[in-house]
Amino acid sequence: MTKGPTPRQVAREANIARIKELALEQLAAEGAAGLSLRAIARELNLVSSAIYRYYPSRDELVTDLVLDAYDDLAAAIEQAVAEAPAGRGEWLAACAALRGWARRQPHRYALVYGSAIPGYEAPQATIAPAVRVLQALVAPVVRALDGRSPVGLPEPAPELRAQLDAVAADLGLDASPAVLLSLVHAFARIQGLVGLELNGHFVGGFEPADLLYAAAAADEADRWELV
Amino acid sequence: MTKGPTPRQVAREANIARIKELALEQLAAEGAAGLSLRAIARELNLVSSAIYRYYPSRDELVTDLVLDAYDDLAAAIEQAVAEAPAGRGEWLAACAALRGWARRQPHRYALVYGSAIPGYEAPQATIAPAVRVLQALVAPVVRALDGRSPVGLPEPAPELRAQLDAVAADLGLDASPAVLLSLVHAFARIQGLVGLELNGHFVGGFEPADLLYAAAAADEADRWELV
DNA sequence: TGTACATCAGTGAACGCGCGTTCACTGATGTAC
DNA sequence: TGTACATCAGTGAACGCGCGTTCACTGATGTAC
Repeated sequence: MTKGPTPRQVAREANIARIKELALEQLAAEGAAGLSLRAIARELNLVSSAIYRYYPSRDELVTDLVLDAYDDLAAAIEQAVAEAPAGRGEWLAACAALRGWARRQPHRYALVYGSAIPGYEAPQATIAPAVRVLQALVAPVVRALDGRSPVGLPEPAPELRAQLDAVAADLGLDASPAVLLSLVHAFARIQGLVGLELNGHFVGGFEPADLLYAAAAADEADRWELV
Repeated sequence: MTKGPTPRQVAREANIARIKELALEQLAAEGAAGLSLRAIARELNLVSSAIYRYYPSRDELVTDLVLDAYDDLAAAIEQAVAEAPAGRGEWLAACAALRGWARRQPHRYALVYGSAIPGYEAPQATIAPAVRVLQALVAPVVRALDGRSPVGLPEPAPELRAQLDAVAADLGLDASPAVLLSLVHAFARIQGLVGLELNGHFVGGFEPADLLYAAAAADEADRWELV
């Protein structure tokens, strides 16, 4: 006779899910600094202190949201890659998935890649999921290159090479320093474009920024000679 | 007999300067969302309502800070460019100046390039100084290329070209679409790197990020064939 | 299967704190005749 | 130069609102014998 979860456990998990949902709504409306446990309790028809049965503090809730955001973004990229034609197609799909996710959920994107939340320090536990995003984006390229290093990529200076080697080992990436450097630079460009777009720095110039973004992704792909 | 400013005017301007100074301290300590007029009044030994003699609302103060930040950053870049050897040297100096300024004043950087402040909408007046930053960074490259378009830069698709032409006209930049596209992409990469660095995404990987950043700036310079 | 006990969700009051903004006012500084 | 009036910095009280967190408690749910 298998013992399923008790009704209490079921209710508890449903409540946690509902709390996160409401927290995300607040995030969208007020930003991370305006996320309020009391407001969540109010919308749940709970007395404010009841929230503490679920989260011991505001920061714990934020951490949960951060973890979810990374996971969700990584999953979105991974799925897009899985559905795309190998090589160049995967890379372009990964880039598009990242921007798409960010545009659909700008508040969640800001939560993880935007400016630090005053008074909140991200715990160690957020590192692994953050890495997963990077890996999801970069995996198709590493796979397509398969150890090759395209000519034309700048060779990193020795000290930088040391950092790159350490990072490659850390991420378990099989990529030459020159390739890894280009991957990090590509990641930065993508993050930069998305950040500028979401924060309105392209208003009146590149609106929509679809083509600008696609051109950047294609440019990187060209430099890796992806086909 | 020239009429100087009255003592009252002098005091007023000193007070405004002091208010901004305290506001910047708060920005650094609490973030943009935590910027409080009452706290500023407290530190000025003023009653809270007295601040309203200087700023009609919190948002006006934020706008002033935003304008100052853009101006200050642009000035820092312009000065670095002025002191550097023409061509490649100017570009590298401009990049270094931007990162240096951002690292010295991360809160001010976040104020203008970071995630939007909940409830605050930047007025039109912030556009011009924002453009000045972009121009300061990009001017050396445009000057050095002097109308040439390096081979190897990807040619933008027609629809993107239309956007680029409009932006070039807007900024008064004499640059081919391919060059302008590369400039915008370079700007995005730089913003991305600085953003990732300031928000701790390089912790444990690229610390310090000096070499990573310098390599990115040099890579862009190479693509423009700057010497 | 029934009962005694432990667990735990939710209550309601309270602590101590913060904020932006308005308003009628006092008293010093500046200006026009 | 002296006086009358206007300007404006700063006061102090108030409005109406928000927040995170603690604490002793009730009462329902779950568990072990």
